[in-house]
Amino acid sequence: MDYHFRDIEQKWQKFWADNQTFKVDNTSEKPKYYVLDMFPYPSGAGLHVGHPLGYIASDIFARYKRLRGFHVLHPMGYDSFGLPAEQYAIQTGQHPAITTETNINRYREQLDNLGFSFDWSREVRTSEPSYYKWTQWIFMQLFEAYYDKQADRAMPIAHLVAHFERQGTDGIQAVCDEDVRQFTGDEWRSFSDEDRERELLKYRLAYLRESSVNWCAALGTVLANDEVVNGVSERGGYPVEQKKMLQWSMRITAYAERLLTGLDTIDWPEPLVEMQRNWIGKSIGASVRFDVAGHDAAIEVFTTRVDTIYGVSFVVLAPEHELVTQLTTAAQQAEIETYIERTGRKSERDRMADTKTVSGAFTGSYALHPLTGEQVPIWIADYVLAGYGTGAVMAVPSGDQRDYLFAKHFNLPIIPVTDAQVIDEEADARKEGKYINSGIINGLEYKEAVEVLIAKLEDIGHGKAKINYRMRDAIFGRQRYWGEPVPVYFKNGLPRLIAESELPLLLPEVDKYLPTETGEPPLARATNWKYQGQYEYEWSTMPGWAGSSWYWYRYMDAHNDKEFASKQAINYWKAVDLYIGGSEHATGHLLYSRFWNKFLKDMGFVVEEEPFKKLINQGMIQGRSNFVYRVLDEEGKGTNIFVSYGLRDQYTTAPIHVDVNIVSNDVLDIDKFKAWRPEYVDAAFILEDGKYICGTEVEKMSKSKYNVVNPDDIVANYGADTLRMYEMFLGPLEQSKPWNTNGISGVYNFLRKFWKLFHDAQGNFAVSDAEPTKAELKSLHKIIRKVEEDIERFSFNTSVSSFMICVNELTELKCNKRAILQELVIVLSPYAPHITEELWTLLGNAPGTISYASYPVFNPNYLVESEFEYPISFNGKMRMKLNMSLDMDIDEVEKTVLGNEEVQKFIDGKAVKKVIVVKGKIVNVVS
RNA sequence: GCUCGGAUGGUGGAACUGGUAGACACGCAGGACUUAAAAUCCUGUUCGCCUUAAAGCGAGUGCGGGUUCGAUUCCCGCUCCGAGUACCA
Repeated sequence: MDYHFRDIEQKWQKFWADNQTFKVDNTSEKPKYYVLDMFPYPSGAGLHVGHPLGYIASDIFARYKRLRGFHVLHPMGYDSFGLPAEQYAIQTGQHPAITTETNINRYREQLDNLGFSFDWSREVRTSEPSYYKWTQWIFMQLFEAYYDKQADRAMPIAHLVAHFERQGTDGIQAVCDEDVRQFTGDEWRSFSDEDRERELLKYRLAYLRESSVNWCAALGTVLANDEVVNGVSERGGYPVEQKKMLQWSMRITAYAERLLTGLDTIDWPEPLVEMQRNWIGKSIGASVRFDVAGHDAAIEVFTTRVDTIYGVSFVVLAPEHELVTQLTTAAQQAEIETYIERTGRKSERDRMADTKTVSGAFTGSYALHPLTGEQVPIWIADYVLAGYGTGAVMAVPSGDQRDYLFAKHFNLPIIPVTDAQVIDEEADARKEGKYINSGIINGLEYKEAVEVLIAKLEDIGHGKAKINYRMRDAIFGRQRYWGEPVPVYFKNGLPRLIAESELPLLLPEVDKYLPTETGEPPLARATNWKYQGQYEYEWSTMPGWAGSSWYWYRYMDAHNDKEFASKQAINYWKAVDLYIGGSEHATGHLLYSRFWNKFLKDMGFVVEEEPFKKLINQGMIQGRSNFVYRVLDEEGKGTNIFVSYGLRDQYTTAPIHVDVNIVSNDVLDIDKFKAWRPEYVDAAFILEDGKYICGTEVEKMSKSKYNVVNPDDIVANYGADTLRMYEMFLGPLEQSKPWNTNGISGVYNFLRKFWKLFHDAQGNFAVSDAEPTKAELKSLHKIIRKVEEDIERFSFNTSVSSFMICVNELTELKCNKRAILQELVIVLSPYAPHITEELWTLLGNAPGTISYASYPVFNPNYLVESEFEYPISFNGKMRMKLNMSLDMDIDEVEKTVLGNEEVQKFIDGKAVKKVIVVKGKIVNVVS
């Protein structure tokens, strides 16, 4: 019988589903292993061939781990809240839940086609009330918690309340808003309930705050920074403005340090770790206070170079700084106002593009240098950002290039601070040499100087060492419909949690998925949607990252309606051992998930500080577009003639995207092209070598470029096993690469060759029980070891090559021995699960048992060689080979080599200076 | 600009700690089978030179240097491509 992949694959997929082959319990004698994929958003376009890349890799890994005796959790689900379904709902009026359901069913079909070993009994969907009940529950925990700096962990807010009652704010070290009040215990107890609530909100980890947001009036929503491109919305290109809004936020900054240090404990790709580090943006420096001459005001600055403080020749405030109005003198008022007006009008894009032009305005006031008491002018300039540090800097032109340019432009003094500085052309930020012009630190070096200065500044009450983070608190709300409702209602303008027993707070029905006429979010449209019939609920919904920030725990216990997951399940599975997904989630999902995980751990709900022990990024699969070249007439109008790629230079042409599915190895199928669209029915072609060759280009895979390849089509033509192996064969997992179906026949042929090993010329299943030969055992054990090594380092592509080599060797040896083939079937099964299940059963094993078989034990004895064909190189250039026993020691090898006639020919009478022998590797004769 | 990643035949890629560069596969060329085509099988395939052929010679892993008996691999300097980030004091 030939290799009929269609029958085989359907048969086994059904078998696995019917027998729940991959369903696992939350307990086992075996060691556990948790393999997780980043779950998909089920879009209407369905899966293209790039999506399963990571799933195939993780599935191979999961199947391999099972063979190695691990109890493997390998689940899948859907991140099913999201904008596209909502956008579609706005256009069509169809409820997003319906679209989502349809899309999920399609995804499931496509996934099932590929033979993944997911435990589908644990499927989750973030948009299901049974799931988002727990997302809301976690939100409530965050609302009911604050971050205690002394304990360095989150604590129940009740703990804070008890402290306030006892001794007020005295002795409290908590992460909080800037405008918290100081009070005694007596004062606290005298506060009204509402005052207390108002104050507590400033400490809660989930809190409301006036935030500046990207408001897009046309879309009626707030956009994330990455949804704004060049000052307009990514979707639709509508104008976006900055608007102050009361928004739910998450105090992720409380965890900045732990998020940073945790990076050292996890095995993630270095670029990704680096991205998170940059995002957190820790800088160690000092905050310094400059008093203002003639005003009862002080300017707080943050600097990472307190050692250059004697080089300060001016102070710069952000145009938005709160002191600007107060410090502007009458004489400078017009200039300052003009400047503020001008920078305010500048779009985000202009401000970014225009980093070269120096601009600013003098306020007319002077700051007092905290150490020298000298007066330095106070300027405003848009190179100082209101949102970072204190929105004010001490300018040291000799040590900072931006300050340098500013000083040059406005003719301000540039004071060198070390004897090593070279500042004729530009600022010199090196920390070398000894300090000059620097009062108490003259003659000192960097490290010493910083210590002296910090001590002095603290002593005079003008500054202290300080650590600054670039990361901001995360906004946790969208003015959208298709998301988790926030379990909060408002009473006298203050947010209150609903009762835990009232969860889930269901997403209400609305007549339209648009904002109201007054600009309120869609949820404001819901009729009779009030808490206890009288209080308004929160109208924002949670952002896209809410549901994905904890989903790996739900898989552990997906149907629990008492807890988000049972203690027992969490204690068993603990954390994800291997996580595979795209690097585009580096600073979003992966950072928020680590944050929530740390919080859940602080509160005692989970056990691990880091949720994802090892992480692998799969590369993006790009599209590879094909083009035909339409010939243009003299007037530049398109004709119905198309010229082949190689001849297109002889004509004026316009390239047109052509569906890659009617092109094979860049040769156009002309009949299919004519049938593709009515306008091409009568198309004429100018061919080369009797063929129409298409041009190619690597682009994003998208419908509009006709370069989308659907895995279903590949499966129909070659089978899932071929697709799985081909995706791996394409190259290293982490690397981005264009999809090209051209090479797939190589993998397909490999599987057929593999199949043939088990069958005689007539196609009958035929294996022999004869003793395997040395050569056969060598071939087998080479692959046993190779696959082991490759999988452990996620080098799947090299394994596929090695399988091909192995099958080529066994074919050559005409090997059909059970002792060899049965083991080979196990080794190959993670990669090609269907064909191996079939052959496993044909070999007489119980159906379905291969998934839990034991991976063969590698025996190095089969690979031991007695002889080695030494490459003999002369001055580093390989010229010939010489077969020698591996028992020979270095001297013997050297003697044999020099005694060889052919070797002497290459030496050609020259004096041999040296002979280098590396045993079992190489001989190099130096002359 | 800064940070990170990358560059190897016509193509995808291999070479794991410095030791035979181009495994494996695609494509291409030639051949077998066939009335023919497809499919399949076999042979060749880094480039250049030389040769009827066998063989031989030279160059070669983005570019220029260096270390080494020996460098795709290590070091220094550059070029180009991709990703992230955006005046972060």
